[in-house]
Amino acid sequence: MSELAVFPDPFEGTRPPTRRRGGLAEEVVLYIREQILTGALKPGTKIDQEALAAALDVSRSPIREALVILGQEGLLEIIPRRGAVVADLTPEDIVDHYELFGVVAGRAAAIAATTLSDEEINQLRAIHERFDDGTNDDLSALNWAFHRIINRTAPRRTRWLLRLLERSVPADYYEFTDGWDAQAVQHHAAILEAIADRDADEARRRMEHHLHESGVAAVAHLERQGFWEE
Amino acid sequence: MSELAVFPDPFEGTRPPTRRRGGLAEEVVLYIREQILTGALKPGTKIDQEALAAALDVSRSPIREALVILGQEGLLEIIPRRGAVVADLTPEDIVDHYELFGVVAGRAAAIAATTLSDEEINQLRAIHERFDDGTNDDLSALNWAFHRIINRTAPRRTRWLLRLLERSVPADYYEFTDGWDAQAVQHHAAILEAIADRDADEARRRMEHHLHESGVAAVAHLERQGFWEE
DNA sequence: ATATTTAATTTTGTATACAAAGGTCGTTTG
DNA sequence: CAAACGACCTTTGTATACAAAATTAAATAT
Repeated sequence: MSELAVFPDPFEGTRPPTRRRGGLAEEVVLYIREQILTGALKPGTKIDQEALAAALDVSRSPIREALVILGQEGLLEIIPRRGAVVADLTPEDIVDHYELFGVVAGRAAAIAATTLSDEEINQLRAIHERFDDGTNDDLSALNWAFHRIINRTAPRRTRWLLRLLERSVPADYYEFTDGWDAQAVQHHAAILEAIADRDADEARRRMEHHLHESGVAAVAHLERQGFWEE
Repeated sequence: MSELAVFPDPFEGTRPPTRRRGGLAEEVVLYIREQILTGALKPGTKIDQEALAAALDVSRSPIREALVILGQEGLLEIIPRRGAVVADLTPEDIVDHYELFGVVAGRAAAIAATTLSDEEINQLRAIHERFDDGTNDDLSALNWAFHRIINRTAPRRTRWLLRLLERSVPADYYEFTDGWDAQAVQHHAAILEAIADRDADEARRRMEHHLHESGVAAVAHLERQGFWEE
């Protein structure tokens, strides 16, 4: 059971998780969620359990568990005794979702401003600089690492809600396209500054602003992709 | 299929919903949630699907769907291939949860301050006055109606999140005991004033404060009930 | 006696089977 | 011809059956 020794990791435990095998239901969730968030499944479409089970070559048991999960996330509307329907997802919904993310992430940022150690703030700065200096790595991973450091000192339930909100929205599909990364760098700089200044209110405001703009960018991206066409 | 005619309703469509029949899974959810929130099921307790199914006289199918839902709510920890365990629920978790509710309800209050019609603000005031004047009705229903008017103008996803946060926390179990209602009246008055003044920021702050205090009250109540005993 | 493997048992995850509610379409009736 | 009724078909919800992983217990070795 020995593992290959590995060199020190510059991310120091703040890397996006490699997905842990759950079960078939989890795979079904990922599949349907992707279908919805890419626009392949349009709002109002009814989900036929049997057909989906046949298509994915599983039984209805994991299908049903997946539908329940997606119903809780608000991506499907579950109507008892008459099935699951893809929920509406208008530009307003997207912006609303990102702004909700904003108020929760803003809370986390406010907490971070008062609780992060100087050491952790330095980590944050280091990641931000790698993000900034153009010459770089996987922007998406660096972005993730930045927010991770801020969010991980938040109390448990806040972290839970952040994870929930993170899942049920387009993210990887639009991030860091069309110069959005340039905007994000500026936002991150402003957030970092407020946290380093220990200014909780300002950190919160700037994080809310960051996520509001993210929402606007996401909508713009989806519109360009023809998400709301025909 | 005729319904009995009924007199005009003073609540004008702002009454707590009478629960609509879903299915067995929903009943199981309600049962387990109550067990957890009343302290009958202690954190760390493993849920035996077969035993629970036998106890409630249903099969494992609705049980499993219920566990998935409660897992999404964060009340259970679902560990793949080894079952569901009652999640920790410390005083910090409760306060955290209420404060999360606060930032979301605060957002709703800020929106309400700019979007409610004068007519709706009058409704709000009317409900508040009935809440205030001691001589009254069902405090819990009036409280619900008050928040309902504020929340219903919020965008769809915000309303979704409010409903989610509302469910997974002790509420009926502690509300309006020990003079909490006196505090709540004052908070409501302050919130109403800010909304009537169209002061979004102040409405938000006061709503956040209201829910923070609610959390503190909930913890105090649970402590008196011996929720964290032995 | 303690630790480690291995066999037995329990428990989860998935598939299938059955019952009942919902939907459809043709027929009937006003 | 439109509305209403009813038989048929489809789809959901629940129960049961089966397979595989995990836990427990037993047995062997150190």
